Amino acid sequence: MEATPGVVQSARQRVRAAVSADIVAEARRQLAVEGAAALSLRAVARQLGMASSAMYRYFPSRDELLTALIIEGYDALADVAETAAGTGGGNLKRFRTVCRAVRGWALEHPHEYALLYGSPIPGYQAPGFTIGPASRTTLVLTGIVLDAYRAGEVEVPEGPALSRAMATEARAIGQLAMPDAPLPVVAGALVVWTLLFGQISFELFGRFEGVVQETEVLFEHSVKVMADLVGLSAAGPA
Amino acid sequence: MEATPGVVQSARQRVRAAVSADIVAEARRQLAVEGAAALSLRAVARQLGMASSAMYRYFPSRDELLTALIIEGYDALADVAETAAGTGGGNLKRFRTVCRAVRGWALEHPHEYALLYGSPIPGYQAPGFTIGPASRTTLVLTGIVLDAYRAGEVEVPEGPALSRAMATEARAIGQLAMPDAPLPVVAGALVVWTLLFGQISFELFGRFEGVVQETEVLFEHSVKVMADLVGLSAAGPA
DNA sequence: GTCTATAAATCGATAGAC
DNA sequence: GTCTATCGATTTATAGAC
Repeated sequence: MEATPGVVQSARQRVRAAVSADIVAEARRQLAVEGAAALSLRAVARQLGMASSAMYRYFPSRDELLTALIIEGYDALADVAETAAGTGGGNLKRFRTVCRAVRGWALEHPHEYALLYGSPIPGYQAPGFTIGPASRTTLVLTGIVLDAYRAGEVEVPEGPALSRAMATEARAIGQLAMPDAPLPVVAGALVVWTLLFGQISFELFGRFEGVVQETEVLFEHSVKVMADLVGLSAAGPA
Repeated sequence: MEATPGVVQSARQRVRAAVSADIVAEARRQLAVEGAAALSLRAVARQLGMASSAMYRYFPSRDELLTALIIEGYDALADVAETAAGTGGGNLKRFRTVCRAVRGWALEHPHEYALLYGSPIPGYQAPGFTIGPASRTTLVLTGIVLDAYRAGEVEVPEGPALSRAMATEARAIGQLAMPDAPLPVVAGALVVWTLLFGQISFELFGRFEGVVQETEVLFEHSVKVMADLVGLSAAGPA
């Protein structure tokens, strides 16, 4: 009774994949309205006209659905970042474009951003295989810095000296993300990484309210600081 | 039947204040275990041996309890920061001490930190009077920078030039928090502010997992970068 | 101001018919 | 693989006795 594997069998599988995609899409819609903590399997099922119990054929628990949403979110953000990195211009311009694109995506998808970069959801522990998709966006940024370094466009930043421990840390990370980049550049990239998302999180989570009027102005300034921190500002075409 | 106002009347009020404090304390305990989104009036009442309905005499809704927790959290963090700022040493040392103290408090109270600096709670809007307590910690940091500037210990940072819009922004913020400090110093303080909490949030929310091994090492490095960004590193006693 | 009782919902997850 | 039905639990909030 078993059909030949691969092509023929996949008819049923395609339907299954389609329903599964519908579930994730509806869950994402609800996430955008209600926020991550309020996501419930039943509400998704209700909206889709399914019985709540039918969901469990696709996602064995609410946490698996959350995981799917998280991975989808990471991938969506990474796609945006990669597209932005693919646009023309020098490396400094590409760097800025990616930063702006990441912020833009976050502003358009605040709840999804919060799911990825906000407080952990109580009782939920992201499985290890989310680290891969999560790294993609970061690797876009480090990739640009690495490109610039190899093109001789990076002046090793004049920031604080690296402690021995920090040098060890930077060496390990550099080998993964930025092989053969100088350690101060790697350290700078780490700081830039946290600054970029710190800036976006502050804006999205309302920490600038009553303090900073024009958040975009501050963001643009911060991007300049970021470029400085990795030594990317001085050289190369603007 | 009305007693004289003030002293006598306050006997009943004292009891009320004590119960109210008990409620907040128990809520804070549950917050530390379960997280903010899971906080419920009933659970607090259960643990306190009260009927859930009795809570509404003290807090008209769950949101008011949340507000009380948020203000308490801001105040606790600000107390820690102010104490750290009061310790001896030069301004650079005080700056570093405050940064470490803020991180230390966050690591000890991760859920409270998430309540203050993490994703917004769906359906909850913090009332405007939380901005005051929220500002205290920030003002500790800007106060140190201002002290250092007035003592001639600040070299105006050599970072990127301020755009006209950014200068306007910095001028407005400077008048509130750092009167008579140069605009690049104000801009640097803004970036430092987001970098500090971005760093702490990344650590607490698990974004460094699988990437940075020794988060404290990176934090110490970032603190150096922060001092640089406000021009605080070059002068003054270490 | 505290209690019991209750209303009116929500949820995740499972059992079992079809 | 979808359904009905259900278990067992949760929640916010209110009504009304004392």
